[in-house]
Parts: sequence; C-alpha cells; structure tokens
Amino acid sequence: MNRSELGGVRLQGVFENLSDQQVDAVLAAAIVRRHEPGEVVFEQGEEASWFFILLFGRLRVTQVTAEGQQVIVRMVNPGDLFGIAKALNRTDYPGTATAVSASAALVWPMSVWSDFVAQYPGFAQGAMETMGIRLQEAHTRMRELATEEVERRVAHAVLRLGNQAGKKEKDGIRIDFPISKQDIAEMTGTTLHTVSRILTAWENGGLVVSGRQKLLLTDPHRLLLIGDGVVPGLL
Amino acid sequence: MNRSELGGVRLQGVFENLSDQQVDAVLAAAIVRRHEPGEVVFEQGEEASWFFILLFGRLRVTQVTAEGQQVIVRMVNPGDLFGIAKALNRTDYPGTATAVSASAALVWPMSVWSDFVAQYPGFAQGAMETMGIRLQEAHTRMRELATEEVERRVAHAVLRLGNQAGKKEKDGIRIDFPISKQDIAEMTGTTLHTVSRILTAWENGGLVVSGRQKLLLTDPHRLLLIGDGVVPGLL
DNA sequence: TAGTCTCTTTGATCTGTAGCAAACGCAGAG
DNA sequence: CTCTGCGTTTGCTACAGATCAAAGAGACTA
Repeated sequence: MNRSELGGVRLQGVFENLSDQQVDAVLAAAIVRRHEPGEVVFEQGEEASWFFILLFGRLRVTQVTAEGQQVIVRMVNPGDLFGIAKALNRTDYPGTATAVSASAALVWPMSVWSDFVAQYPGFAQGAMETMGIRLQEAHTRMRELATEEVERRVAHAVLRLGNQAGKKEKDGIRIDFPISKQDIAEMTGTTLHTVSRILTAWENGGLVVSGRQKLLLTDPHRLLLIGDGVVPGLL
Repeated sequence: MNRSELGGVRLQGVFENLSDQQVDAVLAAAIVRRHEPGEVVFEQGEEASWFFILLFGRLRVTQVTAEGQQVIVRMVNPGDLFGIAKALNRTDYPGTATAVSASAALVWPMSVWSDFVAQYPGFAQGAMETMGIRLQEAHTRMRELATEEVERRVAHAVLRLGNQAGKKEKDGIRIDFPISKQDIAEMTGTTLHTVSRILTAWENGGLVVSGRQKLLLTDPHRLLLIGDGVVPGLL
C-alpha cells in the first residue's frame, strides 16, 4: 500500500512528499474519531483545538449569519483536510462541521500544526494546495451567485455534488448521502420551495429523480447545458 | 528601516521571517514594473510567468463569465502579493488584473517561486497567510451574496473599500481611486442602475457623497448599521 | 467654446423568486 | 398497523430588483 493512502483513501497530497518513517510519525500523533449522522464535529466560534482528515463518510460545513440564516460553505469528502483554522491564522473555527453520514476522521491536536509545517515541507505544501482548491471553488461560487439565476446555480450545485459524492448506477449518478432540498437551497442562496419547484420540473423533463433526501442525476449532460446557460431551463 | 517594509509599504508578512541578507537576495531577483490607470498587468487565461507584490497604486482583479459578464474578484492594495497562480497549482492566471490608478509592483519570474518556498520558510508562510485572508474574504462575500439583499451588500462593499483604500478627510472617508457605479455593481452582483439609485438615496440621507467615479463615506457608522441589517435601509 | 464621450440619473415596466399558507406523504416509533 | 413528524409539494400573492429607454451632466478634445 502506498503510504500516501490509508484504507484506500487518497489523503489530498498532505503526505505526498513524506518518507515512510515520517508518515508513521505523523500517524502516531493522530487519533481516530467516529461520528454518526447529525453529530457535530466542531462548532463555529469554538476554540480550534484540533484539525482533521476525513477517512470516510461525509460532512457539511456551514456558517450562520448574524440573523440566523444558514449557508453551506462546502461538503467535506474522504481524504479532505479540514478544521485547519491555523492555516487561516485563526484560533476559532469559522464554521460548523456536521456529519451527514457515518464518518471517521484522523484527528491531531492543533498544537502539532506548526511542528508539522516546520518538519514536513510536503505538509505545508499539501495544506497550501488544499487552500488553493478551496479558494478557486469559493470564487466559482461567488461568480455563480453574482451572475447566474437560481436554476443554473442549482444545476451547478447538483453537478458538483455528483462529482464529489456521486455513485454511478445504471440509471444515473446517485448522490451518496442524504441531501434535502433545504440543503441544496443553502448551497445556492435560495429557498427550499424554489429548489423543490426546480427539481420537480427537472424530474418531469427526465433530468433527475428526486425523493425524500434522495437525488439521482439521470441526465448530467443536459444539466450541464442548463448550468452553462446553453439551454433555457425548464422552470 | 525595517526590511519587511519597502518605501514604507508593509509587504504582507512575506518577508517577515527573513534575514537581511535573504531579503536582499529576494529583492535582487525582482524587477519593478509600473502601470498607468487602465493598463492590464496580466490577463485571465494567460500563462502565469510572473508573480507580484504591489508597491503603490491600486489594481482591480476581475473574472469574466462564459457569457461575458464581468465580476470583480477583489482589489489589490499596496503590500499585497498577487498573481500567485503557482500557489493555486495553476499554470495560467485565473483572472485579469488592471491598474485603476498609477501603480508599481515588484515582479518575479514564476520560476523562482519554488525556490523561494523551499529556501525561505517565511515566504511559504506568508503566501499561506495571504491565501487564508482571501479565502475568508471569499466566504464572507459568498455569504453576503447568498443571504443579503442588494442594499446591504452595497453597504458592505463600500465599507470594505473604505477600510482598504479609504483616505480620512474632514467630512468623511474618501475612496482613494476612481470607482464607478459599474464597478460597485460588479462587486456586489447587481446592476449599475440599482447602485445609482441606492447611492442617491444614501446621498439624500447624508450617508455618502457620490460623484462621477468618486465616493465619500460621510456616515460609515450608519452604513454599517444598514449593512448589518440593524436598520432598514433607505431605498 | 462647442462637441463628443462616457458615466450617471431617473422613469416606466416586467418578472423571477421570495414569502405565506396549507396540504401531502414517506419513514420511523410505538 | 396506526400515529406522528419532518421533508416535500404546490398554489397564490407580493415585491425587489432587472430590464428597457432616454435624458442629463461632468470631463476631456479640438
């Protein structure tokens, strides 16, 4: 087994440039934590005492506005480094991480962060890479929110979900964790009502099959066309 | 003079942990480039051959969507590291940087990036800090775009401009570079028409004085209250 | 000083999407 | 198997803000 993997999970490059002994040392400093669906891994504003790599399962990272509206910042997928407040120069977590399916993560005390950065060049590099990816995703979503109408944003959102957490089935791509209309609304800056209307229109058009917390993309290609505005949209 | 400054400009921590000799070596590898208002420093999609630190002036970083709509991703202020495509693992620039006032920047060939990262721990650290700040800003704007109505977003945008590029005058805070309604619209995901209406309402309420590419914040405190939704807004 | 260009203002209309309200239906609990 | 709750659907209404249109006003140019 390649040491930059663990149980078949690619660890987002963080261990890429480490020797086997180094990987062992890093892993020795970690503990494993399991979380059931709905469990909170860490909470917005809480002191950032730990950072994590997700081994399996799925997390949702949210922020709440001053008025109490929730926004889903991103989903955390297996192999992802998360809870890295230190990389943002913060002492508290800027968001709340909640398990949406049964999950397990490697956990390190934040106190070892600086050591890891100092001792393992590949670690700092991996962390930077993670941030680069997130920054580009954030810019993409900013652009979408600023310029696209709701239906296109929803199309892009479900396609992203399909890429990150899609399980290929014979009749389409199934989103691999329970996802509600409310969730999709919080990813796209709209309401669950509008999401519901859009998805029923898509279902009638044969683009998706959606049920209670379930979503199957039956025609990703046409969804992409809608997302990119090449094609009018069904609502 | 502190070596982490240059001409009084704080260089965003990038040189923070370097010795004087190291700073000299880094500076020796740089050239200086000047740009007049309207000049393009680098263009979206272009091969990323250089990275920069702004010495003085002001730049606007934009992205254009497939449909040709422009979005202002951020403003670049003196001391800021920018054009760091390498940190995003990219070979091209993801956006276009345009000078909005007479500017000068230190310029390094991108080929030295890896050397700097390898040789100067403080450099990597500074780059990471830069990305951390940008990531948080991007999340803030995502949240705003997803949850706030236009007037509040515009309030937040002009306050940000005031903080980054505000010159204190006796009757308020002047935005230190030419800024059009169109610009503000592209920062907030709206149209110049709506921005114009909002600003005239604010001007009537004594919150700002706005002219052709000019903006003076006369009551930042009330603007903050509007931005945070504590107070209704004037439109 | 007139002329032109670009940025800005303002009015009138149109519409996408939020908000409200209520019914529906699947899924787990007892 | 029924009860209960939460996620969902759907109709109706309201309005923020986009769009369309056109005039106004600084600022630079000849």
